[in-house]
Amino acid sequence: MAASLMLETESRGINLSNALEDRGLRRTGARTAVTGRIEHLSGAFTAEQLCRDLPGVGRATVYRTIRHLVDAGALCKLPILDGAPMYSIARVEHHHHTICSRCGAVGEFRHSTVERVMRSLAKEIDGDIIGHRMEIFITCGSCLNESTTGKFSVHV
Amino acid sequence: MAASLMLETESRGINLSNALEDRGLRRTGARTAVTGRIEHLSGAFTAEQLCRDLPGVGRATVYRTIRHLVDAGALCKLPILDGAPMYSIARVEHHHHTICSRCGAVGEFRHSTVERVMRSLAKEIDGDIIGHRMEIFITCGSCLNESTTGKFSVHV
DNA sequence: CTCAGTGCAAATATTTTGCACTATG
DNA sequence: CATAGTGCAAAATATTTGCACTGAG
Repeated sequence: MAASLMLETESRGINLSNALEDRGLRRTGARTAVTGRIEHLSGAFTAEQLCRDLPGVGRATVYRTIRHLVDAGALCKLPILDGAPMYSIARVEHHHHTICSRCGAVGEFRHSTVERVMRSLAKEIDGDIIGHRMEIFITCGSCLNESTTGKFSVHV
Repeated sequence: MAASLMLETESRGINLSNALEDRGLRRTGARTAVTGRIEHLSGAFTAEQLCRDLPGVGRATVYRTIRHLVDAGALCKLPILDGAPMYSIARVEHHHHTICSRCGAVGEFRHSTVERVMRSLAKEIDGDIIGHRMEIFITCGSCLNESTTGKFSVHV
């Protein structure tokens, strides 16, 4: 099976500009603005959020740059059930996400058991496993002390 | 933790009309057309597909009915990374999905180990786990015998 | 200088909403 | 017959594309 596809090493640390250059893309002002902004953000973000933060960069360029970064494996695209997907920097090689349903904070985790589950499922499934995705919806520590209503619907 | 929320029993088998009635919604012609069509379909579908199949039912009604069914827990909403989400009937209580990246076929599976992983993760995570989602991307048995290009991008 | 990259606006895609009309209970 | 539900069209939201212009190499 092709599961090893998911384990390419991304060793150089977090440098989104390099990720683009590695793909043969030019280092332009607009791209530097986008990658710089993403690296400056603490957590996950939406494309629209980035457009708002960077009024000097055209919306199309923001979307195009995000797509390049996702293709390069430098960003993860997280499907949010309602509304626009969120993106987060892929800090570790293969991982899963925690999403706080109140504040939207995204975390990453790895868990070897998840990979073991995959291997045992391979036997039961008719076909080849080519990848998997897992998200854990949480109420994060800081939100537990507040009483806001949910930001995202958590449908599992 | 509130994980038990995910385990409500849906015992009466697959009857989408009943699921709506249970929520105090009227049994109307449009709703019967939508639920009938969904039950008639073999697998997962998109809202737009349903609109196409049911030209006699207004687009808004299709979307509204789908939303009711999702709220009732009778349908699962599967976020597809590119494009519209897909829906599939929730046949078993708590489960996960396999999605064929070529033909889009959606399957369901349960795996007790997944639940065990959740319990062990609960200790590591700062906050309360309120749900989780897991999708396995596969090339299904029938697609293995063909040589089409992928229908969905598989980003993990 | 050349062509990859950009910004803008228009196009596309998806879903929701306002509102007058219809039909269920 | 009251009002939940419907259909339509317009609005809202999210993203992509065409195209003339700009700038990186």
